Amino acid sequence: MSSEGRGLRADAVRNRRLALEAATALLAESGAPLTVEAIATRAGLGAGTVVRAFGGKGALIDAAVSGLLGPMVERGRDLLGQGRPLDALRAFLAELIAFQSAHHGVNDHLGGLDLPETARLRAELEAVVRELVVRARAEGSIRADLDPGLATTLIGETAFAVARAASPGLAEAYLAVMIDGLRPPV
Amino acid sequence: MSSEGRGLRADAVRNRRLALEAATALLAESGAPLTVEAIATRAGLGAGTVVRAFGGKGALIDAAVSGLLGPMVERGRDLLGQGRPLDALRAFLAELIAFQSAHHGVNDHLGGLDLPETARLRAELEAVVRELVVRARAEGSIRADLDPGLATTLIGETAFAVARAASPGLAEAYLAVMIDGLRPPV
Amino acid sequence: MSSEGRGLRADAVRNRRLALEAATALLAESGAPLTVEAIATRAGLGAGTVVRAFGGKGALIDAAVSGLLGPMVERGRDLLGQGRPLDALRAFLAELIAFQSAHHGVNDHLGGLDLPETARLRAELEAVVRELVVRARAEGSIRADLDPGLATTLIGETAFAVARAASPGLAEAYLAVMIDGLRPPV
Amino acid sequence: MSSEGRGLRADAVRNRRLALEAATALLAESGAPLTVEAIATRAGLGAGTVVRAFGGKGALIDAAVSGLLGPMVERGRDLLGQGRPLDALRAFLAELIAFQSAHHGVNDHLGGLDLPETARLRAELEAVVRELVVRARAEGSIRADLDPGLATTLIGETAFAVARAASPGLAEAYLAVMIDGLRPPV
DNA sequence: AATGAATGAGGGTTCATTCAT
DNA sequence: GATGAATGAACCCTCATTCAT
Repeated sequence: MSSEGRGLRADAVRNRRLALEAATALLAESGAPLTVEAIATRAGLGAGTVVRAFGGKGALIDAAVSGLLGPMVERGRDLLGQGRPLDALRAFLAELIAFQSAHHGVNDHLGGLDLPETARLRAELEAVVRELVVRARAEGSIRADLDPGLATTLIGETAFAVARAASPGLAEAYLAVMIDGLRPPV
Repeated sequence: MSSEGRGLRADAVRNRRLALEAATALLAESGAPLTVEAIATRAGLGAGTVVRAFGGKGALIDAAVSGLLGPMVERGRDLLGQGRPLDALRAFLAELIAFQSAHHGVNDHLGGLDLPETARLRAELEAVVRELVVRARAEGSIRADLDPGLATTLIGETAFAVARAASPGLAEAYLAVMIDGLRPPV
Repeated sequence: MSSEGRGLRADAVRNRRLALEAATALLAESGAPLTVEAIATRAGLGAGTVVRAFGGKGALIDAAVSGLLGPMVERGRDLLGQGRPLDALRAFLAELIAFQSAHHGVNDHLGGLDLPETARLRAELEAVVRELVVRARAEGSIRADLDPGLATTLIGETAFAVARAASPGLAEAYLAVMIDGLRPPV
Repeated sequence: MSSEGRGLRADAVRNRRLALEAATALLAESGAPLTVEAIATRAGLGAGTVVRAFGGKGALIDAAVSGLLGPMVERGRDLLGQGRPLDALRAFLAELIAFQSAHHGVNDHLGGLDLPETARLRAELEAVVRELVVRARAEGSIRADLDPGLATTLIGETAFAVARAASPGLAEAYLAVMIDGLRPPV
């Protein structure tokens, strides 16, 4: 990957990065405006620049959120082949929550925006989780009375909620409870 | 001539109710506009009437969301004294999720709004959950290695996420996994 | 016709009219800006008002230009059945030029605008001219070596150009030359 | 170090030419953007270069349009001394329309631009037409009841309209009708 | 008191011009 | 000197609020 900015001038690449960082930072702040002007100001750029650099506000936000989700998809793919499925799932969720918590709390103002790349990565993330769930279930480490699709949705929704909350110790508590609850009853 | 709230003219009361119902209905529709005009149209009122009835859009939305949370607080208070704490917690979460799912999917467009009453009720809801958690833990039906505050936050964040998702069967899966995960390991 | 404004409040009707008049006036001034703000200022209204009243700048301009063309179409329809075709054509062109000259010089800035009603009326105007041309030709008062379609286009393009120029005496000169030139050579 | 216009470096001359050709080409396309960037892209130059080469977009467009009118003025001057005035006028109009039609349909987006050189050449073109009209009238080949100034304006406005329309056969129809109409009535 | 049209600040976007590379 | 990215003013439009009807 990392093909972005190919052929662009050095300053254009730098400003793309600045705009992305500014957008990512504002995404993390729950009450922040998330307007083009706010992003531009924080990036130290003009308003027109951030629009031109991405072709529109939507594309910029899409890139910012995708930049947060992308590495997680890759990490999930790696974990698919390592260790026992439930352990891999736990490790994956731990990393996902840690990473998301550290980088953003998902700003509220992204209603009505079209984020195709983000949607795609979310779907891929879900696919990874689903695969881990299916394998763990086949192995007998997840209760059989739980539909894999439901379990996937459950994990997806709750993990993101925990990540958004970004409360100290919450991730560990979540993992302990959730992983334990997924196991077959004794 | 009369004090506010009470003593309102009959039509004023009716308009407040119509506006609230319209706002609540729009809150449930994820892609809906949630503008004052949209609320007024659905309520069969004029835009000015809706604003005047509550003093601003923020207050109206606050009232609408509060109207959804309020009964839950009361129900939680009732459950505090009934049955074993973990059973009460499970029942409470089941009702909370069912109620929230049925009434709204939380419209996306409420970023940047100031919702004091909603915040207060959320705090009260959390207090109820905390009390249930503390009692269940004292009784030994929740694992002792879990900080009650963390458990409360965990439940609050995940339960709301599950309610928002409003996926069929998800609530049951959530309750099965979460309640089981909360229990002390065998 | 004249159904516009049905059900609107009196002030809304008045402001629609003010906005239309302002837009029409600016259309007449060749160097004028023709921005929404300019129209609003001339109308003594707010910028948002003129947009809301018509649903967009394009619709406003469309309405303004259509308001100038509409009566001409009606007048042309009336003339279709009166007198000899070439006389009717001359009278029609005279009125069309006089009316257009008096009301506007067609502002330059309407490139890139979508004006469906204007396009429709232009087509109707052309149809009227074509019918007059066909009848006059059948009667032998227009030279037979002239394709009716070409003659229609010729009249349409030149008449509008003459109207735009709005030069004193130009219309009379145009009519004298054009009508005479259309006659069969002796 | 050298006087402007002359003595430009070879590449500067080349870039002026490229920019002019690109602007001329875009002028011909009715729906084209006619932005500095569009011109630069078509010319294979940078946006800054085309601006610098002419000192501004207005000057560039002025030069492009002037480049189309200039040869016509020269051609008109040549025709002034050749043949009978009305024949020369007819030939001149035919060439003018053919040339303008071939080279541009006059892009819509040139509203609000200041084009002094274009205005000067238009005035010169008009002077040529006026001279032809005056001579033809003196000779008796144009009806005496037509004011020469009016006839000039009439010809100028209508000929440009016909050129803009660029419809097949329209020029011939125009010339047949207009020249015939200009002749004294029998 | 309800109405709904007017307001005007603020949003995203475009584009002629400037300027660092 | 050419480049093309940055700039920022100006554009059209939305919408919470106000106010004449």
